[in-house]
Amino acid sequence: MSSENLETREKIMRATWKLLEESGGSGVRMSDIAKATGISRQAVYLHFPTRADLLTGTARYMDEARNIDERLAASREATGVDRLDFWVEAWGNYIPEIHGVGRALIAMRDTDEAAAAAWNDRMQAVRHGCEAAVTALKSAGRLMPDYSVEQATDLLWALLSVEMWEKLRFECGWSQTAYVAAMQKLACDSLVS
Amino acid sequence: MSSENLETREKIMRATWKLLEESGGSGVRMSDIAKATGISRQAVYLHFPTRADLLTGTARYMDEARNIDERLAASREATGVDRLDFWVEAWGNYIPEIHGVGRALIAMRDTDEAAAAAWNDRMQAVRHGCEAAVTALKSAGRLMPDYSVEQATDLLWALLSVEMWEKLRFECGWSQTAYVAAMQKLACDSLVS
DNA sequence: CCTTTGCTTGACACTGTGTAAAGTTGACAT
DNA sequence: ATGTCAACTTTACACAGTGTCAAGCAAAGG
Repeated sequence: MSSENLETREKIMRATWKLLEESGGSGVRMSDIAKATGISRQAVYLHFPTRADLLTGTARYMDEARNIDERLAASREATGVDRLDFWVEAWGNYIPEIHGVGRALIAMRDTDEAAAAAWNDRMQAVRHGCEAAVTALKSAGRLMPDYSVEQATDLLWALLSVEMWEKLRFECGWSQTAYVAAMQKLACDSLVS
Repeated sequence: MSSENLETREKIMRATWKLLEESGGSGVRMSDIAKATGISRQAVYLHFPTRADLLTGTARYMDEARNIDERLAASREATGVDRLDFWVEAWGNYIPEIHGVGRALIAMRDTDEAAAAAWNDRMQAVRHGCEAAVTALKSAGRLMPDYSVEQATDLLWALLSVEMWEKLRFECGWSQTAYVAAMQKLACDSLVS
């Protein structure tokens, strides 16, 4: 089996990913991860000094594995309103995949400085995507005149947050398709003139 | 001093409120609350068996102290688009006051069933406010035709969530005034036809 | 054969919540 | 005066989860 050849570090991140995905991001302890990896709890600490390190490492690993850059390429080629639409769709459909790790990092934010920094860093990247879409809108002269690029970016970024996705998907019971469609419409109605 | 006469239970809730407000809702331990109240940690447990009990008790206490019903009266009297505007303003300006306790409850949700239930219950009340505003919109024939009352309610409720407020106020650095104005516009642009 | 690397085992410190039990203090009743 | 009750204090401990430490083991490679 090819998984036999994987380095332990990678096995740990895979196990973390899987467990967080299954659990929705909560209730996963270091010992659970160790057990799922098939090694001792201490061996996990040998590779990742802290829980925050493991989570951020896993998040990075997921980005590589999922080839996030490639998937966002489509949105970068479009212009104007199309670009906004593509961006909302691309990011919106990426959220479910990172949700487990995201939730775990969000939960740690309150108590762990490193976790907060790691999550903020990743969200900053999302913000750049939002900004690019808003700028494209502005260039096309279609940005709602009441907003500056910055304000519109803030708003779009907040609308596309993981927390908002969680609310609509789980608390309101929306399907992923409905979520994406609603966000596209919402972004359009509120940001495009 | 009148505060001398306050029952201990009430003193505890006041202290909790104050500490959570100062801290933004995180890092407040039972022992901190006890110290701030001027009693032993165990005495706190004599009045509130668990942390979740204390937080929900405090939330209830705040609602009474702040006379929430009265403040929402204005929005209930209005109709159509006005009602939506009033509602967004009334709730939006209430968020900062409950934010500390809200944050603490949100943080406990992952691990504590009781905390989750308490917070969900309160948010259900907010949802009803949203639903009433949307229904008023519908009655006036101004509800965006693409949405059912339920969908529009979900959307408005998510837009007005504490998490969204936190993002815009703290992570984006918006003022409270800017937040309320933006939410009014956003609700209007996206829900009113 | 000996060393290094990666892992195991087991013990322990620390934080915060919650429990348990015995002791103190003041008010009020008889 | 004495007794009793309620509210609170003090001290101690159980428990979960993270993170640390040290000793040992096993296999690969010089």
